[in-house]
Amino acid sequence: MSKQQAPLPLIDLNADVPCCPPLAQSQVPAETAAVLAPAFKALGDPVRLRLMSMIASAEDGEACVCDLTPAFNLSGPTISHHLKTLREAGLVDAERRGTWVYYRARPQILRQLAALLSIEPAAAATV
Amino acid sequence: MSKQQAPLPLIDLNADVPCCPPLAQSQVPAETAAVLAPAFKALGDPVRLRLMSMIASAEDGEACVCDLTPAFNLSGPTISHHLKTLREAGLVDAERRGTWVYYRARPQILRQLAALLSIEPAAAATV
DNA sequence: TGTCTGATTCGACGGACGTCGAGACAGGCG
DNA sequence: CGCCTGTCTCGACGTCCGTCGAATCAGACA
Repeated sequence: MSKQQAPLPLIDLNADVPCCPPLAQSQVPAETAAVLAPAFKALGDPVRLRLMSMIASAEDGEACVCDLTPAFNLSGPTISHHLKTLREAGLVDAERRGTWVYYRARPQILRQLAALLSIEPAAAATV
Repeated sequence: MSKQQAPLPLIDLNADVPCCPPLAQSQVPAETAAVLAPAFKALGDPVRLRLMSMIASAEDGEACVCDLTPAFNLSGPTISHHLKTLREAGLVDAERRGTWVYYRARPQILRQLAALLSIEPAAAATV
């Protein structure tokens, strides 16, 4: 049941997901886990984590594939595949402008993931 | 190079990892990505995400395997396997007391992951 | 229209992952 | 000591993932 055989063509994290109470505060419901786990999974690869960072920290908030690809010792199709994974996880958006394709981070889901992992200092003090 | 063929028996996230500047603020270095990606990967499974939440939100800060297992329609060995994955990712600690084994969350790495995903409100306003 | 460049899709291969049953290990209790 | 319960390890199986080369699609430009 842990294998995501669900199609989930495009996750709409902004729609119906409650998601927000921190993971350490209340138990994450199975449905929420099923929706958010793919996002963490998408970040669970070093290449995608760097791609996500390069996109999110880009100057104008967007990065061209032509700038992302040469940063790795990987083929173009492989980078394209990782970008598709990030896109299907709802972490980035793609837009074609003329010859080039630009990727842009979606801050909302990033905030949701960060909120899920957040720990109030009081809980940490108990250690 | 994205395939984690590294053994990484036990990640020591608290030791030499800089890790802290948000992902959207400066590019995550390859070395940092290689160390942190497995932690996200460990959270990238619905079962492990729920296990992590059940452990982190437990009453006394710890949860017994005997309480975790019946919450899923999965065999004992499978739950044990997922707990081992969380342990090797540095997300939880295990301790045997008598007959039962108790798992405890490690707040430090959770804070590091949350910090990496954090977005200052200013950046979000640019959308 | 033809051609060139940038990006994606397709098909394939090897390795990793999630799951299980069977067996082994650890500790408590008659 | 022997048995029982709880947990982990070990193989095994089917599926998914990361990677590549080849082919395809999308625009720009002459």
